[in-house]
Amino acid sequence: MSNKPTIHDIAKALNIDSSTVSRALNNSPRVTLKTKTKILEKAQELGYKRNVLASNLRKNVTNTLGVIVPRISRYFFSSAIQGIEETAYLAGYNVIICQSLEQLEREQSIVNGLVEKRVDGMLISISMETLNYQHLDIVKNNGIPLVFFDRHCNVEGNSNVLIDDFKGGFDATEHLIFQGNKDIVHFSGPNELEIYKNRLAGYKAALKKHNLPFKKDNIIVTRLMEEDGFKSMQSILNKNDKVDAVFSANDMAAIGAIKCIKECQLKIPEDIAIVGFSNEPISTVIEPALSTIDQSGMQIGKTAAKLILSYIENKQIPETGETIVLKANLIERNSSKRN
Amino acid sequence: MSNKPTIHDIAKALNIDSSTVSRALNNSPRVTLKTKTKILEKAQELGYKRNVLASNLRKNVTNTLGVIVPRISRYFFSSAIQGIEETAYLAGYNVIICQSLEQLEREQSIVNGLVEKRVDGMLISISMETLNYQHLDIVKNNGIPLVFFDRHCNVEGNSNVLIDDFKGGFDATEHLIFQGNKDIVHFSGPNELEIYKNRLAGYKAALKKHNLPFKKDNIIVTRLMEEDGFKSMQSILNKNDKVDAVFSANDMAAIGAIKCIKECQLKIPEDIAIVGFSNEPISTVIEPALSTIDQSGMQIGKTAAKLILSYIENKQIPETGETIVLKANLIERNSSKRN
DNA sequence: CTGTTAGCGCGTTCAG
DNA sequence: CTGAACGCGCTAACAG
Repeated sequence: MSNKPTIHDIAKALNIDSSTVSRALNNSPRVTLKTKTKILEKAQELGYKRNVLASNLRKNVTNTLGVIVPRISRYFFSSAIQGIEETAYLAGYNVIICQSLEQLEREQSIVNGLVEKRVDGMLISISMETLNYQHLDIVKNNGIPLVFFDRHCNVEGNSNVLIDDFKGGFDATEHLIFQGNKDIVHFSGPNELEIYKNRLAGYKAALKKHNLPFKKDNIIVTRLMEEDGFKSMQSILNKNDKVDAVFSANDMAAIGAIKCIKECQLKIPEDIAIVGFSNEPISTVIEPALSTIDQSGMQIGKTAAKLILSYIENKQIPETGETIVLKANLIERNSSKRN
Repeated sequence: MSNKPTIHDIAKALNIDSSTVSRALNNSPRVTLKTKTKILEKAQELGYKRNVLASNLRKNVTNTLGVIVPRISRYFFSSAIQGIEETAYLAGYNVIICQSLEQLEREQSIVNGLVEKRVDGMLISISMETLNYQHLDIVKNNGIPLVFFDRHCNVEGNSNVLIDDFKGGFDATEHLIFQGNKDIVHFSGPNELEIYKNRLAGYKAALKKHNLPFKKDNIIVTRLMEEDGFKSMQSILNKNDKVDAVFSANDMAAIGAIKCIKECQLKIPEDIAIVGFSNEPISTVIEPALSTIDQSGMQIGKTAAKLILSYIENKQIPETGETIVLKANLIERNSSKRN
């Protein structure tokens, strides 16, 4: 069983040429139904398996999508990957998953590897360390379509699938304001990432709209870790500076903040109100008083996959790039008004 | 830029043979350092990228691992995938992720696809519908090493990486008994899956050890969905039949149960004690009073990947198969004794 | 140390 | 409708 049969074996067994076999196997209309069935039977009999490697080499395709995310196990990304995989599967594509672990160097080597593997398309959510996009030039230079998702790229000529971060930040902040909060701290993320810039901008805009002062000290930059949220919340509570509420732009910091609050035996939202960007299992399990800005990873994944598949099918990437913005919805976990 | 340069192009430009170029590019010791650097420079200049497809076809390898899980976004699996990816990356392997969505039919077609893609090894966590393993024969018949992880296979000759479910079930139940609970309900999972059988067996053994009666009605089979846990808990609370505690063999049902309890304004563990199999972000965020049997997906993933890589390197799969059992640890979230 | 030759297995000409 | 021949790009074997 170790010597795998090839189209030549089945051709020889039938006294025909391998090219006919090839045609039959590809269901070409230029082969008699009779010989076609004969060939298929023989193939079955010999346990023939098409060598996709050879086929791909010849056709110069791989039916494979490369996906790069910072970290697979973060729920947002795993659900995005789920969406990508499901969409890709339906189109007959496989998905190679790689994680940058937020490291630029690793991201670079992964990109090179995927280009070498000749993936048909690439989906990327860049690392926190990624400040420019030079290492991605190689992708386009090799004619491989590229779509950024979630952590997007504001350089002209690229395609993005993202959620409306500005509106999300705005809605979150306004929600807190409507609840009667005035002094609202914002847990931000790395400034280099567009998404955090935009959420911050939304926060500012909401304050402005409601004539609340913007205090620079109310912005706390986190590195997307639980402990950041925990420590930040700790120092807020220690100061007791009349902070009413927190809007966290990332779920990890929000979780840390909740934990800190619980450890202090405080109750949410009676003592402090929080709104955080988050995703399902976290937001469903997390202290229900936390309202969340839900960013559906599944939907982003599916949309991004569809986009890149369309580029692949059409064999062309739009020069200008295109950006698809999905809506993030505020999910109010506890409607009891405060104050 | 669309016509990609090959080793022949760079050979021609340098008036040498392509095989020398190939050797240089593979850093063979049988090429002068001088010509080697000359070649590398030229390669850089032309923007040469090795065609891995061709290379793989020739070498008959893909440096790719196929991974099949029921659902990527479930935290246990995404963390297992993370472990697999990290280990694979270090060894120079890529990982193709596929999800069965708990459907046997889909699992079958995925398996065939991965065999056709000539993955070098395959890791699988079977679907709930998978009652026998015939569709996996093709994997071995094609000489592809196969490792089951988490949802394992008790058929002789296969390799498994799993956690000690019996001990986990035993520990969870005993923990509840030590807390003073006598009437303990068990949320089980599909009986077809070995892991749930074993957890159930552990539950029974703990009862027996402590001379508590086993009541058949205390076993509730769930389908790994939140709503199962929710509804089951609901009926338990309605009956008010003096149930003291719940041991959930799956995290989804545990989450559902917690939600139900919260909705009823009950407090954990004052009103009811729960121990559930679970994983990190869920267990850290979930009501902290829930003790959990922690099954490290990362560790299972890493172990499984190492195992299959060793099979690939050694080019042989042990006839008898081997099973690696990892420990699941009870994490006590709240040590306040009840009763 | 380098060149020559011969495929890996398949798909696509171009004849007939 | 089918056969013959070639090539995708690379590597392995054998010469020299």
